[in-house]
Amino acid sequence: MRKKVTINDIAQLTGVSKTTISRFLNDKYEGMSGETRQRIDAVIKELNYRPNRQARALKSQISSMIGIVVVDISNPYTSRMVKGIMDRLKNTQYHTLIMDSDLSQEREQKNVNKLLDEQVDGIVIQPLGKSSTDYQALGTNVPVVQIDRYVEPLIWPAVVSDNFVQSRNLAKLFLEKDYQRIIVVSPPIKYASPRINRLKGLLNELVNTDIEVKQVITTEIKDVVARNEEIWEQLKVYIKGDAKTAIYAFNGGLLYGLIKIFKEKNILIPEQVGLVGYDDGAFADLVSPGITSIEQNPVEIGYQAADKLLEQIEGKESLIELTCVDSKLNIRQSL
Amino acid sequence: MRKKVTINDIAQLTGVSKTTISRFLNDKYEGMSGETRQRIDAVIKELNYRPNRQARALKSQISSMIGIVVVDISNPYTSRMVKGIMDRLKNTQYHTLIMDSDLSQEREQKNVNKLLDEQVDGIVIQPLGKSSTDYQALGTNVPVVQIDRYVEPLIWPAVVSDNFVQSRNLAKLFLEKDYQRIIVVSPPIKYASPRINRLKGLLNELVNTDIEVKQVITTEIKDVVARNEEIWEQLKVYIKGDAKTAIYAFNGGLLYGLIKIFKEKNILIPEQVGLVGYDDGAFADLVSPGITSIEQNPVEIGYQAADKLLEQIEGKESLIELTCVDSKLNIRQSL
DNA sequence: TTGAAAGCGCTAACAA
DNA sequence: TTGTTAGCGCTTTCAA
Repeated sequence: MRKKVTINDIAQLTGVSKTTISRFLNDKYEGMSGETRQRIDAVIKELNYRPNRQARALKSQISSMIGIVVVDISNPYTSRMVKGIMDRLKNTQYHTLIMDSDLSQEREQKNVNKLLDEQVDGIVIQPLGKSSTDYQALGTNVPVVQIDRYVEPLIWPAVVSDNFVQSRNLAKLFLEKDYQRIIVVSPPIKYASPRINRLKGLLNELVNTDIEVKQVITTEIKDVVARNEEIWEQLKVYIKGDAKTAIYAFNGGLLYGLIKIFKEKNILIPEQVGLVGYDDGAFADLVSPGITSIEQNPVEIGYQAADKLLEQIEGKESLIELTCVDSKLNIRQSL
Repeated sequence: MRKKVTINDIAQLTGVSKTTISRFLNDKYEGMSGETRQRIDAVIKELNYRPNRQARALKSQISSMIGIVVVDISNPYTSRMVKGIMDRLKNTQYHTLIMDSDLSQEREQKNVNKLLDEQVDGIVIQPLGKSSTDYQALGTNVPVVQIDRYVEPLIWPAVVSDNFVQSRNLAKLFLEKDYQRIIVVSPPIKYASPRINRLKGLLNELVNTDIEVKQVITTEIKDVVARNEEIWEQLKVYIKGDAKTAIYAFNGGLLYGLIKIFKEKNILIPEQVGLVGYDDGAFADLVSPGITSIEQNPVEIGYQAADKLLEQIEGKESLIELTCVDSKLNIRQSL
């Protein structure tokens, strides 16, 4: 591991001061002789010199790093949001420092602090907390954008899916098809804004009807396809044919888990039970019958979040608002 | 955005020198009076001081950052490898700077250079290149581990799936079931080590038989489910019933794309054609019939890569070798 | 057209 | 038990 070339080496070899080299590096050519410029250029290429970003960052107070805090990077929905962010950042000076909270609020706190320690220029976060007051460290010290989830009171912009609207659309379908009982299958709803809004959208449409809405609450799932047993135990009491029933899975892992369960138990969809849900993996049309599902647009969420963050970093006034990105309701044969 | 607290502020307020503060920060308490220690502790907590990592890194020449370069972060297989790495790193001092090459070798080069500019302490790379000579910048300047793919000559350790072995197992299945023609569906094989080894494993077993092996080469796919048209055009000539034929998809996106095609075209599996492949999403048993598939263990690849990288960083002698992580052949009903 | 010098926030050798 | 000082690699003000 040979010694790293520094700005001093270049200065010495070219016979100019490091100030001049620095100017060169920062494209400040006004009043620099063409000859000097060429000589510097030659030596830099010769030695394959690349400026040390840490030193630059320390002095300039610009790290060129953006922190991303996600709940679980192995979730395909999440990794596509991240892709969107990175895609938008690829032609800027910014890199992404990605932290995975692995569904733990404690880790999330640590992650936020670590990012601040690294002097990131901005943070994109998919928050696990219950309230924005849980994020004292963030405060208004650094530009922040929330994705997928948001915490209130809303002190940073948020880019999320149109959960309320699509859930209402789904409710209309339930009505059309004369379902009498809807079973929502979801991890704990209380503190996760998308789930809250999905439930609200559903209930908003079904209030004043005699459709029964039940909840089956699972643990937070980490698997791409949720494990069976836990869910089935709670669910089976509702699959009895006494009322026309549809299951509504609040995320892809659960939806796929349910498909698997029903396949194993030989329960026919939609004859014995209807099945719909969020389709994080875009696989809902591979099975037979195709599953009516809501497909979000995580890449677009990433795009918009990155744009908003860059605006903030560049000091533009940007509104602290909730931006909803359209999802798509794919009607198939499972209702 | 109030001014950041620095080590100097803490020194002033406690009335000791910043050396002492530095010692405190680095847990060097030998010969520090309990009183001083407590006072420092109090002031740090009071001001909520957190050391600037950039400054620390600059001085200590340890960035505590590990770079990860992946081909496409939105691929579920990839994001699970990343998860494995992060999981292993979570109780260390290291953070992950993740770069997405988006299937472009040009971007990959830039990514590597950017990581070096950031003075990362090590790099995990899923290489896109054709040869390790394509990575001059890396050389032996920094600890490197390859994942999923590897480039030769092997100058850095690599952790990959047991592609050859599982492909051979699949070939044995083809033999057992008397298939006469195998169609490999894959993006370009020539420079991607996993694909090369899968093909080799297959051919190794089928040599000296009269089984015909054909290739349908697609463009590199970026979608979780590959698009239909392109593949079908090439494929349809082989689905004619003149020879018992099986399709072997070399990655999950293609496998899912094929399932979709056959569903749309009403082609029966396994009656009209057999279908097997790599299952990056773990969805192959959701469809009917269940698809015989190879499921890799990307998280484990991540674990082992992280371990090997940490070893190198800590200066332990580690062998430059190829490590194969077991995948699982799930035999279902599609052959 | 170029350079000297100070300093970003921290660490560590050496001194006291 | 603690402090002085130099310096990591760069940027930038001010001067020449």
